[in-house]
Order: sequence, then C-alpha cells, then structure tokens
Amino acid sequence: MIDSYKTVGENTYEMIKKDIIFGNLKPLKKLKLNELKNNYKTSISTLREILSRLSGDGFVVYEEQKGFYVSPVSESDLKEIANLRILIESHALKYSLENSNPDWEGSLLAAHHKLNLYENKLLKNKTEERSNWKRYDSEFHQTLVRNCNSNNLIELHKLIFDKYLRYQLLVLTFRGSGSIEEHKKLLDYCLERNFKKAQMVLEEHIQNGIIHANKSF
Amino acid sequence: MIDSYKTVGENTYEMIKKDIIFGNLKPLKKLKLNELKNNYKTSISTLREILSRLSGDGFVVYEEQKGFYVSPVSESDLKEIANLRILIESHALKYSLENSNPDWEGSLLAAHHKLNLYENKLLKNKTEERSNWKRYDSEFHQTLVRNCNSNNLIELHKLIFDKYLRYQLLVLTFRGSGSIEEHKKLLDYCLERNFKKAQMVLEEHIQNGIIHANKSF
DNA sequence: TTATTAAAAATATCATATATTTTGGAAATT
DNA sequence: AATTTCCAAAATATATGATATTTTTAATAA
Repeated sequence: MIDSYKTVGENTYEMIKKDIIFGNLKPLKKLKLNELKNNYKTSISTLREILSRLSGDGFVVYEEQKGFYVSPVSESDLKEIANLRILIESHALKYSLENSNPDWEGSLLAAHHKLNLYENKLLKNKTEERSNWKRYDSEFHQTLVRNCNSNNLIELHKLIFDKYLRYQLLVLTFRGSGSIEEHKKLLDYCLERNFKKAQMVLEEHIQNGIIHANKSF
Repeated sequence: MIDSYKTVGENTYEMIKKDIIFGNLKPLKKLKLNELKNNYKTSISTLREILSRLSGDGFVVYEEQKGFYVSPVSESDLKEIANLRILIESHALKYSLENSNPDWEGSLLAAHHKLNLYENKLLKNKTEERSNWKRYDSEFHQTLVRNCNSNNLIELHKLIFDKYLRYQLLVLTFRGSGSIEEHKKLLDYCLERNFKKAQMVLEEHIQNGIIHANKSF
C-alpha cells in the first residue's frame, strides 16, 4: 500500500502511530524530539505537530515542559477500552441494522469473506499473515458500524478500535476457531437483522478477546 | 480564574478552544496562521501545534495543503452529539452509581447546590450569569460521571460534553424551570442509587435540551 | 459566461537561535 | 550510606526567517 498522503507530516503521523500500535515504540518510551528527528527524518516543528495530534488521539501523553512519551498500557486500561468498545460498537451496530440495505449487506459479506480467508491461513499456522489478518479483522468491524448513519459514532469507534488493536498486537494472540465462529455468527445475525443476537455475539466476542491477554503488562 | 498553565501553547490552546466553543470563532471560519499569529500573539509553529491538537478534539478541521478551519455545525451533527452524550453519560452514570460512596454523594450534592444557585439567578433574568451557569452545569454533569472508575470513559465524556456545550452556547437557550427540575430529580435519584430512574431523567434532560435549538444553522 | 493563466497569498517544512526547564550526577552534608 | 545541594548538559518551548509548493484570487482571453 503506497502512501496516499502528500505531506511529510501526514506520512510521518501514520508511521509513528503505526509504530506505537505495532509496539515498535514501547509503552512509556520517552519521545525525544531530537531522536525522532533522526529516526523519521523530519523537522522538530513537524514532529511536535504530529505528537500533538497523537496526544489528542490518546496514543501519546504530553506533559508540560517534560515533553512527549508513548501512552502506558495496563490491564485495567485494556478492560476499560474493551468495555468502551462493546458499548460503542453495539450501539453503532444497532443503527447499522436499522438502516440495513442490500449495499451494506453486500459489503459486510465481502468483508467477512476476506477476513475468513486470512483466518483460515492463521489456523494453518501461517503466522506471517498476522498483520493482514488484523487488517481484515479491522475492516470487518468497521463495516459493521459504517451503516449507522452517524459520523461522530464512526469516528469514535475508529479511535477506540485502534486503541484496542494496539493491545491486540501487544499482548493478545490469535484465539483460533472460537473467534472464527463468532465472526460467522455475527455476519449471519446481521444478515437476519437480528440485533439482539448479533449484539450478544459481539459482546461475547470482545470479552473472549481479552481473556486471552497474557499477563505481560 | 488565573491561568493555571505555564506555557504559551497551553494558554493559547485554551483560549482558541474557548473562542470556538463560545462562538467567537464562527463555524467554518478559515483559521489563517498569519491572522491567528497577530490575534493571539504567538508564533506560527506554536499555532500549528495547537490547531493540530484541536483537530484531534474535533473542534477544528484540517485539510492537507489547505490548512485549518473551525468545524462546521449542523442540526444532524447536534443530534448525533446529543445521542452520543446520552449513551456515554448514561453508561458512566450507571457505574458511578454502582461505585457510589459518601464522598461522591457529597460532591454531587455540592455541585448541584452551586448549579442551582445560578439557575435561580437566570430565572430572574440575570442573563449576565449565563456563562457561570454553563460552568456549573458542566461541573454537575462531570461530577455525575466522575465516579465511574474509568478514565477512558471520563475523558470521552468530557470531549463529547464540550462539543455539546458548543451547541448550547451557539444555538440553545436557557429552558427555565424544566431543566431545573430535571437536575433536581437527577440528584435525588442518584442519591437513592436508582439508576433506572436517573437514567430516564438524564435522557429526557438531554433530549429536551436540543428541542430548544433554534433553527439558525 | 466560462476557461485560462499569472500574480499573490497561504501552507508545509526546515534550520537556527534563544530562553527556560528538567535531568543526571558530582560534591557536600547529615 | 543516605540525603541534599548545586551545576552542567540535555531537552523543551517558542520565535523567526528562508524556501518550495500549493491554493486562491483576480485579471485576461475565448
């Protein structure tokens, strides 16, 4: 995937965010301007802009006169994020289902198909596909909420989802067939427009997800 | 209230945010760096940091190569924000009540007392107290959620609440005794730890709030 | 009116300079 | 040995000026 942004700032923003989510920049790591300047080859002013944005997103913490560092992780934070994700994603899903239409159903089906492809690869222990799997997992869940007809809700979900994603990449592992079945059920209940059941599966899905957290905080 | 921040950036951030929320910087207004530089007496680099942060918060929109402008307002956005506020604030309130304790009950009582003072002033048409009233209204609602034991939830609520506040100051007016009664009921049900009823009042309170939006979008 | 285009304005980025604050460790004190 | 004091080095905060690009404006041509 080639850079789709023009500006240095936008590209570097994506790079740093990715490095935080993927754990290349470890939690609590001090983000020294001069160091980043060398590593990302951008000016300090541009970097400060980027870190300011990231602190708004919650991936970076800023302290006056002390500077920036990567947001910490903790088990309690993970639980908070998971609960928030259940709240937001369920809520959005409800509206997506109310607004359900053939277009959306089609895109959901498509998203699930692609996700399932990578799930099967991972079942066969092709762990090098992990990053692709996460990508399609994200896309599937984004699609779930996309039809809710509230941009604020979609934006919010993306934010929370990214935070959850960070934990997944840091401390969670592929759960195997359990997760696969949940995705399938989720799809089916959505196509049936059965919110109650879909919601239950979704909640279970997210809750099951964090049980697999290894205790390496 | 004297500036409690040291840095120019922090102070100017608060100023610009306030100017957006209070409508001194109108929706869709282009935020030209040079103009801001003159008005707020800060350098362009500092301003870009600030605007980057505000775009993360959703008060400013950023477009590559085009720069920054004040986020637009619309009736549909207001409705989205209100719904989101109901969702988040109710959810947080539920946990606040579950964790209820004398300390929190005391602070809630105190917050309501102060709010009520200003509500009564406004009833007597002392409209110059409007900004104080909003301040104590904010504090009361912040107190409602403060006991939920989830920092993520508290942060999120603050963000949404500020967006709602902006609409209140731009297009909404004081509803009078209806709002006052709702606050009182809310307090009472909270002290009784009756989530169901408290939640109903809260939802009603927020819904009633946006009915008063005049159509000047 | 619409399209074209050149000039002006504004953004994006970087480098550099200065003042201030924080940090890390040496030296002094308890 | 532990704590405090104090200074130099590192890092942050802010401002300014320079340059390349991009967008906007407005004048001109079709």
